[in-house]
Amino acid sequence: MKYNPGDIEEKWQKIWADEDTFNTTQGGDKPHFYCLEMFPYPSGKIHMGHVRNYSLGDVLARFKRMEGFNVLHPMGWDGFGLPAENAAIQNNIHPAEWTFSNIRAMRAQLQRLGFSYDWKHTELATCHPGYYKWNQVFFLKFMEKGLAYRKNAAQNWCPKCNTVLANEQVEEGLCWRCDSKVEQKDLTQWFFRITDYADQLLDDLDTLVGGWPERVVTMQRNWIGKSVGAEINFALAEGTDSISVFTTRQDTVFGATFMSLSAEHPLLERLIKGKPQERETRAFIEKLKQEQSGPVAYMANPDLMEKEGVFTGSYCKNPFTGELMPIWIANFVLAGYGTGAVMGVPAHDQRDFDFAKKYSLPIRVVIQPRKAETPLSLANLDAAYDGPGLMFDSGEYTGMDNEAGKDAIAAWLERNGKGKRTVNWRLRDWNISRQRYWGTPIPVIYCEKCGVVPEKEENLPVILPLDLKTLPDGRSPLPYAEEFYKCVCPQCGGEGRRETDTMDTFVDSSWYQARFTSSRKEDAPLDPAAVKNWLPVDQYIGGVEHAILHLLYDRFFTKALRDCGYLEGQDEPFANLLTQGMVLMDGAKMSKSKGNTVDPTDMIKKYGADTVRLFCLFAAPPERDFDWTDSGIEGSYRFVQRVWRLAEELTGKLPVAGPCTAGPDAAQTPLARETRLREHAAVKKAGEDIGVRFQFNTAIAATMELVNHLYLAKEELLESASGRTALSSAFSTVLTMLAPFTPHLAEELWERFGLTGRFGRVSTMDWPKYSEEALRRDIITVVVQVNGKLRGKLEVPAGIAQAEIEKAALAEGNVSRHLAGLTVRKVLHVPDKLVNVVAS
RNA sequence: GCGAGAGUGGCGGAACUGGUAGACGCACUGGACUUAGGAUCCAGCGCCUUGAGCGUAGGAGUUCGAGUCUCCUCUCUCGCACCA
Repeated sequence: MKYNPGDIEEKWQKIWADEDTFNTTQGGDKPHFYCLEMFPYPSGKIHMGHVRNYSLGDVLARFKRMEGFNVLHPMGWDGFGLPAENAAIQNNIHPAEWTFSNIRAMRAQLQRLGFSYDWKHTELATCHPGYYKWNQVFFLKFMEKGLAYRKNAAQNWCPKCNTVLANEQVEEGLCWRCDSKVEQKDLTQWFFRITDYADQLLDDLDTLVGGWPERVVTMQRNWIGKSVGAEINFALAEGTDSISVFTTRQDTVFGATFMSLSAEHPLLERLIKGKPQERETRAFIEKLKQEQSGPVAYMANPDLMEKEGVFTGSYCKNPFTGELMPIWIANFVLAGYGTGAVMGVPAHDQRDFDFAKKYSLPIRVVIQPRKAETPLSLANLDAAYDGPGLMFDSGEYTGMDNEAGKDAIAAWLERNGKGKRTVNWRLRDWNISRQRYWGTPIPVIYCEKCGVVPEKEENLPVILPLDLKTLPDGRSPLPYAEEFYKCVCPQCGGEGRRETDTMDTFVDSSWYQARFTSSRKEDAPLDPAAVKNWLPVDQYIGGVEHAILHLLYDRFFTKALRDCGYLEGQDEPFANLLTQGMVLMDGAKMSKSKGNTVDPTDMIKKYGADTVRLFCLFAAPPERDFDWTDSGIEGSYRFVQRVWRLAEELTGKLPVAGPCTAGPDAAQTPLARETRLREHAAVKKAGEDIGVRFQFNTAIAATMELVNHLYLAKEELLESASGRTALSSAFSTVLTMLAPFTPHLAEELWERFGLTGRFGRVSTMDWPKYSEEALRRDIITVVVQVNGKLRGKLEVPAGIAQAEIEKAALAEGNVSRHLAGLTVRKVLHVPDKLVNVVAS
């Protein structure tokens, strides 16, 4: 019978659904395992990246199930987001309709791939009120705890998407979605106080080392950006105000010879007013503001960017030396980091050095490297020295180690009220307001009398009305929909206006993994028992593009929800993270714009889901990029058909035997023994490759090797009873080993060989157990080296004594030839593996 | 610039604690079967000057023995990027 993947696959997909094969039961004695892949945005069609991602997860979920775990393997939809609105505008269709029809299409595609999700109990869509209601509940809780607050600030604004973007959503000055140039706009927005958790988010990264890829941990660490230093106040020469700077090098303060400010420093106006150079200064400020709001500021290479500045005409005082320092405005000072002011220490900071050289500002060496042959001085300083050393020319601190000096200076600052020790973070609070329609309404009401009032919890969810039409330019219809915004103030009962901004979609995806443990719960967002059973996620799998955004937000949410009483005992959402590589074609990432895409649906039609899954897993290890090739998938298809053919040839000729059941038997033919050995070796290798090393490609290779052996040996094996038993056992083993990868093929052949009646579905079989005894060989090949180079091989009984094998090794023809004229100095012996004759 | 990762046949990739480099697959070559073969099966397949030869980006080192460990250099990919 011809292999017809379409029929077989749909048959088994129906059986699995009818029999609830992959439904998860809460509790029970089995150990729990939560296997999660990043849920998709319902764009309408799955792509190869999805297929790869979900195939990886499915293999693990199926394997863990076979290993005896109670596995939670959920699937859902990241339903809110901009593309739905854009599609709505383009196709004159409501975002909800677009989204839900996409979900239907994609669900069918995922089901057609045979992924073992517990659809019935887990499937959710974040755009459903049953889900986003809890976003709103959490928001209120965060407000209550001071974790959600409103502030007016200059925000990243995408003119095309008509919305504010979080810092994380601005890439090189461009909108991460549409590549428009991002502008700055003053707006009042809602923020989550993620900075409250900066310390925990940083410290807990240590607990993820090992479970997470190092580079993701590093990226998060850099993003959080902790700097330990001091704040120093420099009093203005005129008046009573002072300029506060943040520095990590307070030990160099004696070398601070000028002050540099960003163009947006609040004191600027006072410093420049009435000075002779006021006009030029203002012109420079304007120019800087222009540049820094555009993409140029982000795209320029800092090393090539010319340092520029102007003198304000004002001075401040160095609190240590008492000297007057000119106050400059400089283009390299960032308004958003630290205090927006930097003390200029040209001798020990390269930027300050460049700046001082250009504008002839004084340079003073205040740190001497310990090992310098000639001390640093103006004469020999051609670049800033930013290394460690001894303090120099620094009053009472001269001669002190600079690290100790940091402490001493900070102490002095604190004693004299001129500053303090402080920690500065790169991480900033998370702006979650979006001026968009297709998102979770923010449950807040503005009342003329009472101000900002949270919606009452019993009034949740604030439903996003589905009868509105998106405006053609992308603006949200909510601010124009009276039936939405007009409401009663929950506090005074007077007229109120509902917040018309919606939440960033990253809020939705920041806790979905927790909701998956009790997707159907209606009276609470989470079920404490389920949380305890399943969380944290044992294995999370997805693309590295979420290394910062989603993973950081989710980690924050986990900690915040823990502190709000929803996630007791949970500090981190994902114990282990696997970041899969991209799917490439001709060396470039598959993308519609490049036109180098392969549609999974076409491939499934042509080869079947099993082959598509197999190829995605076989072509490269999970973490690496993999190049799609037509000949590559042909190869996987050949293998699948080869297994099918092998089955055809064996049908009716074998006794029914489960995996690894052919016992050790004195009557076994040598080939039957060899077959058994290979069977057990393959089980061992594949089990370790899948469960321990996540090297699915080599697990498949091991299975192929076993199939190749059976193919080659089948005729001879069929001739004896022991051969038939060995063959039957090994073939059952092949099917169980294939079950995680090509589950439909495995089920079908399992059934055809009458194994279902005896053992149940192969999907619910135990992973075969190999025995050490079966792996033992009587005759071993031992490698003989002369001075570390391979010169011969010996077939010897296992466990042979050293003296004996040495004798045999030295006698071996090629070995003795290589030893001619040499004296044997030493013979090294690695039992049952190799002999190395050291001679000279 | 800083950080992380990676360099192995014509290609994708194996080699797990230092112990037979190139598993498995693709491509290619030869053969078998065949009316036919883009099917299938069998065999071959790192390189060359065929040797007591060379070979894991290059160079040094440690070791009886190095793709694997150490140091240096080069190249590529990704991330951050004037962070004070």
